[in-house]
Amino acid sequence: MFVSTTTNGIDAKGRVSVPADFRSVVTAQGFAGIYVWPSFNGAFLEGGGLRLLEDYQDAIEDMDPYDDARTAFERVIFGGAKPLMFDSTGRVVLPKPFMEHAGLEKQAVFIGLGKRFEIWNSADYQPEAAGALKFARENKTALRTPRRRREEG
Amino acid sequence: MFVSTTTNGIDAKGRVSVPADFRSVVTAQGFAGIYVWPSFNGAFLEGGGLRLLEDYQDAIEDMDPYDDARTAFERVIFGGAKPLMFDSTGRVVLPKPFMEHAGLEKQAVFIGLGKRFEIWNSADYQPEAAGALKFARENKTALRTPRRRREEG
DNA sequence: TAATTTCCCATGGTATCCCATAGTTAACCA
DNA sequence: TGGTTAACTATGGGATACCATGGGAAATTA
Repeated sequence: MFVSTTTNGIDAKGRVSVPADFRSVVTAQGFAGIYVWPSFNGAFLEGGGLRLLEDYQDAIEDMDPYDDARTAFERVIFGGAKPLMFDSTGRVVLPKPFMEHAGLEKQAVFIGLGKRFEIWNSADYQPEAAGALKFARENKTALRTPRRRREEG
Repeated sequence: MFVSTTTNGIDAKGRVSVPADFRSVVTAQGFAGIYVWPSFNGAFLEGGGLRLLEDYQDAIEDMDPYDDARTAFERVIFGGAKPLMFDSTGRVVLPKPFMEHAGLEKQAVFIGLGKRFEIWNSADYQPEAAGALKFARENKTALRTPRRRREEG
């Protein structure tokens, strides 16, 4: 599970350290790297491990073969994603087009969101985070945890 | 289940012993540590074990994929939380930003709340506890025990 | 050959691990 | 039943390993 928010530096070669917690999540899934793609939802990147891509594949296969949405998701996620391998110290190099899409320069903010994560430009993420906080405060009741559904205690 | 209130010291490195009964609750869930995040309801921290996070994940996944509410909760809960692993004696180190959010310095009060717990600055918690007591006294009828609904013991 | 890209080594800071101690509770036994 | 032991909890501090980062050399690619 991807949890917590970390800000790491991007060096002149476009390299950035993937937070160690994130690394251990994805390497446990059998691929020593991350899959990243430009979000179709805004100026940031989305990413995850091998398992996330497999989940998306399953979800897409449940859709109708010629459904427009299916084609769109296929193009954006599978067509747009790149596997970025870790170097020996746990860094990846961000492709230039990705950096441009997300307005990345010196710093990258990694936000863990459970099954996936996002990579933002720090300045852009500030208002986004503030907005989310405000929304959560004003709508706490919208989130209800289920009445214990899991097996053991 | 997290029950009772315990006050433990915070040392110079930001380490604090998690109450032993809390520890046994979460380690039984398969992760030898706790997830903690700054509450969006006030100057204190909230936390729980792996299962609490999974519950939140389930709740969030019931929402629409790109619903704004969903994104907001994902950001606040998963983005804001941090997994804090126990050391060999059952302590965790509290990140500085968390300590600042909750005004923590020398002591931390752990308050068990069933599936969740809170961590407060001792001074701040006094009036809070008194207020809760008063409120409970004045609203006794609000508490009704359900008609046994759970599967396990 | 020029410009990238990939690999490798170096470093400072921090967090984690490990050992040690005191106090408390629980267990035990005569 | 009283006293002793044993186990565990909470705490302190030093050593070590790991993380994030920088830069150079080798390998690619255009």
